[in-house]
Amino acid sequence: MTTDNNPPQDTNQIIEERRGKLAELRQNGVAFPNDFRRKDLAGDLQIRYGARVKEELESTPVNVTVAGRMMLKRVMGKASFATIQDSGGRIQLYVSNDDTGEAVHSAFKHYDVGDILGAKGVLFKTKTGELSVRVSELRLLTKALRPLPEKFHGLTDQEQRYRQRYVDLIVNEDTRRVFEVRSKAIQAIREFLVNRGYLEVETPMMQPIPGGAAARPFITHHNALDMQLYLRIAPELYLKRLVVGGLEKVFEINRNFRNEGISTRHNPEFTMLEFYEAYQDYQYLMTLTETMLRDVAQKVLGTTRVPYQGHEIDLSQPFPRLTAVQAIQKYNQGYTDAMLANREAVIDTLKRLEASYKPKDSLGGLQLSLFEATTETALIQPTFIVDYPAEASPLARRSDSRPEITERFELYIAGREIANGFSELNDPEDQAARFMEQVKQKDAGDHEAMHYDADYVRALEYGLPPTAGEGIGIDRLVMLLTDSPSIRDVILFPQMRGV
RNA sequence: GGGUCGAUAGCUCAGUCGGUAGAGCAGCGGACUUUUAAUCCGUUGGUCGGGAGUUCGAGCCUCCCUCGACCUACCA
Repeated sequence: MTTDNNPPQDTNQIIEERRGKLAELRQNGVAFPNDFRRKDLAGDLQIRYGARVKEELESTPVNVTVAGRMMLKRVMGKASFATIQDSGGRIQLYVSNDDTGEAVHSAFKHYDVGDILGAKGVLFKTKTGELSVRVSELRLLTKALRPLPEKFHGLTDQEQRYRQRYVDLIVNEDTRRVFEVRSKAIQAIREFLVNRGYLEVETPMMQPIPGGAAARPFITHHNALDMQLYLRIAPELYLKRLVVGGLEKVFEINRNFRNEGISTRHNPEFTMLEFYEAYQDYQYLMTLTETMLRDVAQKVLGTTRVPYQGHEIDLSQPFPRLTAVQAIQKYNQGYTDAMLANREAVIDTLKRLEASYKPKDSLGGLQLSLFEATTETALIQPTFIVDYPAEASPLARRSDSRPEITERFELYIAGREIANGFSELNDPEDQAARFMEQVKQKDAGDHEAMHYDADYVRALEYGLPPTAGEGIGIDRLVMLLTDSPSIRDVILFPQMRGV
C-alpha cells in the first residue's frame, strides 16, 4: 500500500504476498531477530558425518545448530524437507509434525525459498542416504521479499549477474568458487613474497602526478587543498622511492585506475601486484615469476596444468624467453632476419596487415608493433618476450651492450600480457632525459605519455640501488586460474553503464 | 569508437504468414509423514525494454532511443 509520500516501489504479486507475510511476522514479535547463534556449518557436517551410516547416527546422536538460506523446499502434508545453504555448503532439513509440533510445521509451509532459517536438531540419514537434520526447533531469521531465480536454471542473464552480484552469488556456486579462488590466489602471492622477506606497503591512490605507466588517468579534485589529483595508474614510482629509502624488498597489491576502454580484458579499476627487489635484475625476475605462478597454481588449484578456454596451460616447465623478433619467426612463416631488420620492409608489412604503429618509432618499436599484430595472441603457453626498445620503456634500465633496448620482459599467457618487469633505471640523469622525451610526446598530443616527476628524479639522485621490479595483473591471473573468459567474471562489481 | 546479436510473467524460455499473450519453475488453494529440480489437482500473475511510424489490426514490419553480450580498436 503506497501513498504519494512514499518512494515508488517496484513490485509484483509475489513481492506483495511476501510483504503480507512480513507484516504478519511484525505483528507476532521481532520480525528480524538477531539472537540465534549458529554453531555448525553445512560443509563441515558433510565432511565429518557424511560417511557415517544410519545406525551410528542413531546410537550416538549428534546435536547440531545450523542456519542458512532455504534453496529448496518440499512439503508433503505432515512432514517436509528443505535444503539450506550457508557459506560452506548445503544441508537438508527434515521438518515434521512429530518433531516440532504441528504449529511450527504449519508455519514452515508458508516460508519461502530464499528465506533465511535457523534450525536445531539431530543428524540422521534418510532412506536414500542423505545426511539431514531432524529439526526440533525452527526459526525464520530473515524474511526474503524478493523471489530467487528459478531453482534449476538459476540466473543466466549476464547483465543481472554483474549488476546484482548478490543474487549471482546466492544461486551460482561457480561464481562463489571464482571469488574463493581469487582470494586464495592473492593470499598465496602474499605468502610467497612475505616468505622471501618482502614488506607489504600501501602507497597513494591519489597522486598529484600520475606516473609509472603509459595510460590516461582519472582526474579528481581536493577541495581543501584546492588541488588537482589523479587516481593512480600505477604505484611504481612510489615503490621505487621506498627502495631508495632502504626498503629493499617491497610489494603492493592494490587497485590501479585507467581512464580507457572497457572490454572483456579491461576494467577501469583493476588490481595489480607490483614488487621490487634491490640487487636483482630482470633475469632473476623471470625465474622468480615462474616459481611464483607455479606455487600459486599448486596451492590454489592443486595442479600446475591449468585448463583455460579449451587449452591446457602448462606452468610446470620453464617458460621460453624470446625476443619479439624470435617470437615472430617462431610463430609465423616467411619473416627472414634480413626482412625484420629492414625498417621499410617492416613498415610495409604493418601497412599490409592494417596494424597500428607509430611511423617515427625505432626499428625495435616497429618490430614490437609487428609482434603485437602477428604473434601476441598465439602465445598460449607461458612465454617471456624480452629486450624492449628504450623508447617504449622510459622507466627501464638500458642494456649495457645495446643501449637502444632495455632489460625488460613481458610475460604472455593465453595470448594476453600477464606480467611486465625490468631492471629498474636508476641513473637519475638518464631518467630525467627520458622524462623530457615523454613530455615532448605529451605536448605533441600523446595522452598516454608520462609526466615529468621532479621529486622522483630527486629520489634517484639520492641513489636507487640496482633493482628489479615487476607488475602482475591480478585480475588476468585470476581469469586464468578460474577459466573465466571475461575480466568481469573475476571482479565482484565490474564497471557497468549507469541505468 | 566500429561491427554482430539480443531484451516477452519474479526466473528459464516458446511465440508459425501481421489476426484475442503461452509453457515450465516460483506464488496462491487443496492432497500427501523419508523427499531429492518431490509428485498430483486447481489457480493468480504481462507497459512483449522505451518512443514514433506503416496497417482495419503490430510481440512480429520500418525508424529512433536505452541497456546488455560478443567481436574489434586502445591498453594491463
